[in-house]
Amino acid sequence: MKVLIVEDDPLHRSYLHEAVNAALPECDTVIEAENGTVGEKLARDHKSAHIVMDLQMANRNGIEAARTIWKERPETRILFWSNYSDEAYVRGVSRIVPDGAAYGYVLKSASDERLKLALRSIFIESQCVIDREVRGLQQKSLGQTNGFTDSEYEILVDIALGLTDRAIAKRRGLSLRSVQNRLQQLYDKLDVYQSAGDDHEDGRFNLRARAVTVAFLRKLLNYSALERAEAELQEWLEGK
Amino acid sequence: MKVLIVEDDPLHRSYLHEAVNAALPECDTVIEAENGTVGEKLARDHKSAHIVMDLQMANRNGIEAARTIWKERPETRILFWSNYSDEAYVRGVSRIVPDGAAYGYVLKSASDERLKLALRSIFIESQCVIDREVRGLQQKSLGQTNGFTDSEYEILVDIALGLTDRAIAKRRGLSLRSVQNRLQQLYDKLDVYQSAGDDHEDGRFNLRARAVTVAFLRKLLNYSALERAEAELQEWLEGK
DNA sequence: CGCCGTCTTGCGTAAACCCGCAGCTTGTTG
DNA sequence: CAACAAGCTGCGGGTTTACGCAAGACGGCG
Repeated sequence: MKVLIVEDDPLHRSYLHEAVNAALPECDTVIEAENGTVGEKLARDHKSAHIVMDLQMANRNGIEAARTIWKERPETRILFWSNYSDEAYVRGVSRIVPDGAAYGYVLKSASDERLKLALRSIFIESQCVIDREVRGLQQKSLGQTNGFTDSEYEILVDIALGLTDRAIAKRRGLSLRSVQNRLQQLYDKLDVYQSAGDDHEDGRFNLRARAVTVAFLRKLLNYSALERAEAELQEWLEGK
Repeated sequence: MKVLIVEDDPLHRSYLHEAVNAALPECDTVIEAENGTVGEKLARDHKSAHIVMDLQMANRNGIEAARTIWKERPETRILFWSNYSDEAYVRGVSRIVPDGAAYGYVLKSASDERLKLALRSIFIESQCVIDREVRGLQQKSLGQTNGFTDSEYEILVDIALGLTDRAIAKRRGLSLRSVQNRLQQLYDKLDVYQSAGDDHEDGRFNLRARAVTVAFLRKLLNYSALERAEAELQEWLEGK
């Protein structure tokens, strides 16, 4: 059995290496990659079926890498090992998991035990293991309770990118008014009005910009999500 | 000699601990804190004069912590050890350094040697040591060449927070028009027009929102900067 | 001192944004 | 099938943005 580790921090990488050795005696080879690009390449070359992947990496982040890896070989098992449980990451990951694939999401703050257990569960037992903290977000974000629907999230990303209403309408195939409806809905859920109107006529917020900031502060968005969205946008702009 | 380490990742913390031991034989005690709040407390209790500090920490980030520490004891020597060289961080740090204080900024990706050298230079020789990569940003951001002036940066933060033009005017003591002037200036420097007008009538950007995103993608802004700015804003809102 | 560049401010306008109102299309449920 | 909730759309209008134009204000500098 072979395991591929994709992680850009050398300290964490060697820690993972040790953890894999300890948790998986049946593993005879461990390969390491220090960023997403190298990770993809090694995964391809070695036909890796077992991968531990960091999410936030400078060169090419874990979500991107995982997507292409899964595209080529959907039965690959991937354990995401991340510092953060931002909703943006969770959403990003669950968006790309192939049907029925075994994967995991464990926080770096988890104990040794948790990590080792997760390694065995995913790689040996083909089970999905998702940290409690992450799980909470996932339910909220996918179930509709209190969380955001896909269309709301979509529009959030669009205004975050700085598109005009009209541009969004064109991109998503909607009328201007529908876009604005969704915006209102978004503003509502993000509680942008709250502090806006409270001290009467004076210090009002620009709803559109405020919504983006609030989303950021709530970790609904983060740098990597923006980066991905921007790339998609550019792609769309190419295709007229 | 005593050294205080403030760093939330246990792996990095123990790595630092070792590095300090190796580089500073004259150091007899090493104290550790796992977040900014604890760091401030320990610094106060131990009257620490030598601190190694991570920037990005969950509870209270390094810039906040350093600010209060320096406020109480400006001659404290602090080495910032960070994963990132975002302009937002660099700007944040150089904004709070007391006059003539010895401090350093070293990236986590630097070699063992670099780190140890920096430790000695700052703690023993009272010199400032700033990594090459970081230095570049610093010059750009403080010198005016190509970079952003303080007033531009200020307004960038204000729109990022989601304030209206009017609110900004009030906050900064300017007229509406002046605020808008600065905005134009900002849009200009951020190159927001570029992709905006290229295929003219079709896919235009919302300049205000776009500017914020571009700033984010260029690391002019980041989460921690936003967080700080938001706190300041709330404070200002209190004081009417 | 007069000239010039930078910064500020007011006026005015076209465009974009926010949103209430109301008519339509769907899918769901009793 | 009627009833109802949910989403899309057009219309209309009040507010905010973006920005050209032009008139001061302030600070060097020859």
